[in-house]
Amino acid sequence: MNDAVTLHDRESALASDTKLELKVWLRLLTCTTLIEREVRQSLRERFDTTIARFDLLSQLDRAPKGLTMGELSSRLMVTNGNVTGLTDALVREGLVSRAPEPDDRRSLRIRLTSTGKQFFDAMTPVHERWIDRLMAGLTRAEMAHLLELLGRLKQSLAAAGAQK
Amino acid sequence: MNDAVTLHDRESALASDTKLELKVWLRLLTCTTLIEREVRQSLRERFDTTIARFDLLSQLDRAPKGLTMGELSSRLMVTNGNVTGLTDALVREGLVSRAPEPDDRRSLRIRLTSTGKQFFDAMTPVHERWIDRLMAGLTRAEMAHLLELLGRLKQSLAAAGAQK
DNA sequence: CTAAATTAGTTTAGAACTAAACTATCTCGG
DNA sequence: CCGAGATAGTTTAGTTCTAAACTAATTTAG
Repeated sequence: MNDAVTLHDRESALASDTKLELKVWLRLLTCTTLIEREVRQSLRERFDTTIARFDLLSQLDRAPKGLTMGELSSRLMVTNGNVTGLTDALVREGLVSRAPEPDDRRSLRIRLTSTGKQFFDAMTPVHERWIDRLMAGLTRAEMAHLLELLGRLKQSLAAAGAQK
Repeated sequence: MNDAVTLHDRESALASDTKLELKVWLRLLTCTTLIEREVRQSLRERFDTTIARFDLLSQLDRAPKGLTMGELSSRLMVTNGNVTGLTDALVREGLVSRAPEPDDRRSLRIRLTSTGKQFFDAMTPVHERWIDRLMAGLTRAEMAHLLELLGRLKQSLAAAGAQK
């Protein structure tokens, strides 16, 4: 038993002369997928919730005054329609409230309920430990460097996206 | 016009004392989401197809002898059921073929059809240029370093996932 | 040789997400 | 003040994806 595990992912069978750009993209996607897979499974098993719901709660937790649907949508980087659905579910579950904005009747202000806050506070430290464990193989210096290079990539993506 | 664009994403309003691990994860996710958004839109506009279909074709393109459903599933890092649905669609579109495996009657071998190969060959160079453009803000050295650090992260993720 | 366990793939129900069309409200130029 | 356009959010139709239950074929242990 304990065979050498042959890992298969998007990089498998990649031609050795593949462009650096494409290799970076595929590896980035692999890392994201692996982390999401772990976090999804853990959130489901231990808190019976999903990444999307957790992320939405986490944005609200950082915004004491709440956020509008549009602010949520841009921070979560998903469409308005998606936020509508997620919010519907969280309101049903009693974790967030959706109140009309007095100044602008088109707007809605979403806030954590106290139940929602409690639930999120219970998840946060556990979630943090999962992430720590996943990255335990990197030194602080490597993480800092990775963060910086991802920052450069993010800048590049913003620039490429912006110029048309 | 041309206001300073205030970028909003998952990192917005993050407490400054947030753990390095979490920052890395959120930034990684932001970068992946931004790239996927661009590629999704481009694939739809110019080739009327999706990332999932493109990725499946791309795995087949690297496997001259075709792949079984299970091999596709592990390389794409998605569930078997997902591959069943994607393959159904691509077979319908005439881009791939699904033939029974003589040696093992449980298995199916999926291959690019010549139409599929042609279609993929038409997309590849264009797709590559999109990725190049998105990463144009990084030097070769930065990309190489990023690739290496992502490799370290991938190792860490595999290690954390393996020791259950 | 055969029953049990494993493996390959499909099906089902449902969450997450998009794009586009839509409603309602607000803003602004004339 | 009013109509055109912009903005906030919802709805709809459809794709992607998961998890779990399922079918069928293969392997393995006794």
